[in-house]
Amino acid sequence: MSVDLDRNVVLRGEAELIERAGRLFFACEEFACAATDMNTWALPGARERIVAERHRLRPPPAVRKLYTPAALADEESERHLVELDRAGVRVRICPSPLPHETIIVDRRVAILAGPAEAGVREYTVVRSPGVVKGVVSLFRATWDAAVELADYRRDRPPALTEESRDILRLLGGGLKDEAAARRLGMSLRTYRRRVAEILTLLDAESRFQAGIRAHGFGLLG
Amino acid sequence: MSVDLDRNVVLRGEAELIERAGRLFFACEEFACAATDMNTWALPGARERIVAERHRLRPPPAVRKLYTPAALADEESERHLVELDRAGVRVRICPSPLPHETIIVDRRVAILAGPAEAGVREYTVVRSPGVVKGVVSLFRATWDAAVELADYRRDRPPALTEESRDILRLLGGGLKDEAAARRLGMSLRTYRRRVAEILTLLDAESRFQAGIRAHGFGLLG
DNA sequence: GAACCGCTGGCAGCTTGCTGCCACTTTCGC
DNA sequence: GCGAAAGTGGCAGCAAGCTGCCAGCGGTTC
Repeated sequence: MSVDLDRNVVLRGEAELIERAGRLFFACEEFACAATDMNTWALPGARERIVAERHRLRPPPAVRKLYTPAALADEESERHLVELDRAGVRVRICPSPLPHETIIVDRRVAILAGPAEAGVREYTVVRSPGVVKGVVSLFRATWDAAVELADYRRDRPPALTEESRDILRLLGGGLKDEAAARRLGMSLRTYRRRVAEILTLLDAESRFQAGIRAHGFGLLG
Repeated sequence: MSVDLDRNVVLRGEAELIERAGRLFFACEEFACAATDMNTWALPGARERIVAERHRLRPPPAVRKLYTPAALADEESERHLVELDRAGVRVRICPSPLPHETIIVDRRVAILAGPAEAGVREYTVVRSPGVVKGVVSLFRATWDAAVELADYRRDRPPALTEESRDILRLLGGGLKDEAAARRLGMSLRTYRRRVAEILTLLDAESRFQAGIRAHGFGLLG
């Protein structure tokens, strides 16, 4: 009893978490987390700051992220996931629910988050080696059973907004960007931004390929 | 007997046809023909000359062409057909065989061709009003029962050469033109020519659209 | 209201794609 | 062989598409 217990620290809310445990995120070699979806860090800018900080590390930390399918439920989340993947983060999808967000840093520290209550989550920072080891092995088992993001995404259509599907239809109609943008009441720049984003979601390297995928997924009305 | 018969002239071979009846093709207001496929005018350049001549006429003659599905059996023929269509020629496809090529000029002259014998076809030029009227009404009936080229082509894939299907696969692989051309051992220019030709056959105005169509037709292995 | 953030759209510079033109080679019919 | 025609590839000029950068705008937070 209690040496171990002493080492547990309970933090309330993201702000406190960042303040007291932030350096764990910034400076590490190995980072793993499991969560339902991308809604961690409601705090605006928090995620961006962490990513930016981490980006400076040499060598960059090995990051593994485990999510449930809820993390691909909407276009924005999915795009984010894809960007993570491109940035070298290893992402896997696990069918079972993961309501208790789990973070493991360098296999030495675990942070277990409870579900939000009144908008605030409680984070328990654990350093007790026995507990951490247990969490690590559980994470490992779940990770092993989960499927690579790329594989998971390969045969299911991305969740697209109505606007994105409009754009696909216009592209499918053979409209030039100019005309399509006018039709949608947006600037050429924005239209192309949208198209580029959609291509990313479709994992397409060319518009031709995007056409194939969009048709394959039945995204064209 | 015979006033009518006298008016029939039998010509042997394309060269003679062109020589004796060529002006009919060049200067007319209304031109209709029915044939199996595009292999009329084996004589090199003959077709081109006729088209060029006709193109100069003001107003341009109304041209109707009736073919069997054999006229779309290979890529080259189909492309030719599409070009005709684009040039304003009305093209229809008729499921029944049309072994006796028939040409009607200004509803006044009919030319009936027999099947080739030893490479030479026999052409009977008919001016007899009774016969011509009969031929015209038959043509008319067949025309009415036939289907517009566009409709006919809408739901069937174009006949593509192996090379064209290779190109589609490369496009589908997201390769840039540069890389694809190198892979196929052809110049960038030629590659793009091919791509443009394929887009024409797919009735696509953009590569995106071509991707959709190609996938829809199952042309991608 | 001040600072901040995300979204938008203009601009600029670049890449990619498209096409007419022409010269060269290959092919084919005579 | 010879000549015409088709096919090819280089070039050049243009159209279309892509993207980083930045300024402006409208919300939100403090």
